[in-house]
Amino acid sequence: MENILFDFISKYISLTEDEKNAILGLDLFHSVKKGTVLLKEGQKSQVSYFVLKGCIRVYYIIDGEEKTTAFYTELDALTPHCVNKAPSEYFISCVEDCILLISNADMEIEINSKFPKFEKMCRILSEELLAKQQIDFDEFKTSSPEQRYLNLLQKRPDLIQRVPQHQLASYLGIKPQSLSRLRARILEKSKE
Amino acid sequence: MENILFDFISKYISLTEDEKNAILGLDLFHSVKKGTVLLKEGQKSQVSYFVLKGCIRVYYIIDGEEKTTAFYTELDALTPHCVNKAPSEYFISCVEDCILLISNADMEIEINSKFPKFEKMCRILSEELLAKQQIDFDEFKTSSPEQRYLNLLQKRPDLIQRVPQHQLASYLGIKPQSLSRLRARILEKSKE
DNA sequence: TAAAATCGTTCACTTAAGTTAAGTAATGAG
DNA sequence: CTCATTACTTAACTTAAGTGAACGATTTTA
Repeated sequence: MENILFDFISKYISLTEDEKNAILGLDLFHSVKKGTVLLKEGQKSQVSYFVLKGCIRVYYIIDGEEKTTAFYTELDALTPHCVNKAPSEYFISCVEDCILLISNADMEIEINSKFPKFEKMCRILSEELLAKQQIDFDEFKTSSPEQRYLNLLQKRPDLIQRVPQHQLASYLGIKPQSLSRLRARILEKSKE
Repeated sequence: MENILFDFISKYISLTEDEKNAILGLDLFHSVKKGTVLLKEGQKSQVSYFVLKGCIRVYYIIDGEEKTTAFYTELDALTPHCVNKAPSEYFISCVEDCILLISNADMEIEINSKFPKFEKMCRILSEELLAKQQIDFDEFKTSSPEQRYLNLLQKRPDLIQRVPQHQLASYLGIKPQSLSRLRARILEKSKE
């Protein structure tokens, strides 16, 4: 598991043994059971998550209804609302049994001040994520639910297997019934 | 104009006179006429924009149709696809006469190495933007076109005044005709 | 193991957005 | 200033998503 982390970091900066040990000394690794709620609406979160294995999900409850807005899988990082320290508007829970890195703001400040190159990695990571998310947002805006589904089928085929349909549906911005119908429609088209 | 910039920066880090002069020495300030296309599909962009005055717009052309995905107004920053150096998939143009800061990667590297605190500001800015955009994306996903319009009316009422309807419509993910209808519907409701 | 709850699909019906077309108002170029 | 273009609205029709309900098939849990 440690190697997965260091392989990931090595894409951005190179670490000395000392630096690696400093990270390992932080007690970041956690196993979390499927269904565990990591963050509830109204709670204040000071922690960041990095998925080594498994899948976590972000969702809102609006008018008693779950609205899933994101899935994070292997090597995805999730830092809830760094801006304001306002209470969370959403929930985070585990779709599967997970192995996560969980870090808090204090750890990050400590690491950043000890090893300035982390600051750089964080900036690059943020900028990368920002650009990726920008593209995702643009794709969402410029396509229909059906196109979004086909797009997801291409880009994250694993998600469609590992995540319940009704969560996928709200991730695509539609109701479960509409997803069923839309899939039937696609199947019908492909027969012709 | 310089003061608008330094007031903005001062929210994140404090600058000495030397540092301010280093920035002013970079020749960042540019006046750009309404309608100017700053970036075309297929071009490679190495520059970032920061809006001091005016409004710039990001749009795709898909099947011959403009799809607007973002508007940037006063104090908004736009850094196109820092990740890959692939050619742009979208256009950027000026909705109004603008005063922009335009910086390129070389300038940023130079400034970042001379004054490490810029690295920090960039990280904080990226993280802030990421969180803001996350929230925007979530709101978009979890609401209907009508709710999106009402939401925009609350959050960026100026946009509805300064931007053409058909650009607004595609920003909301719908056709101009649907926006007209939707507005008529809202007006009808408010009469009752 | 049996009962209850949840999940995915299907159906009929409603609502809203897409499409095509037309008309009017505003804008811009010559 | 005029003509041509573009922008916005309205309308009729089509298409697809929302809604409410029903149905097995799972999964949970008591």
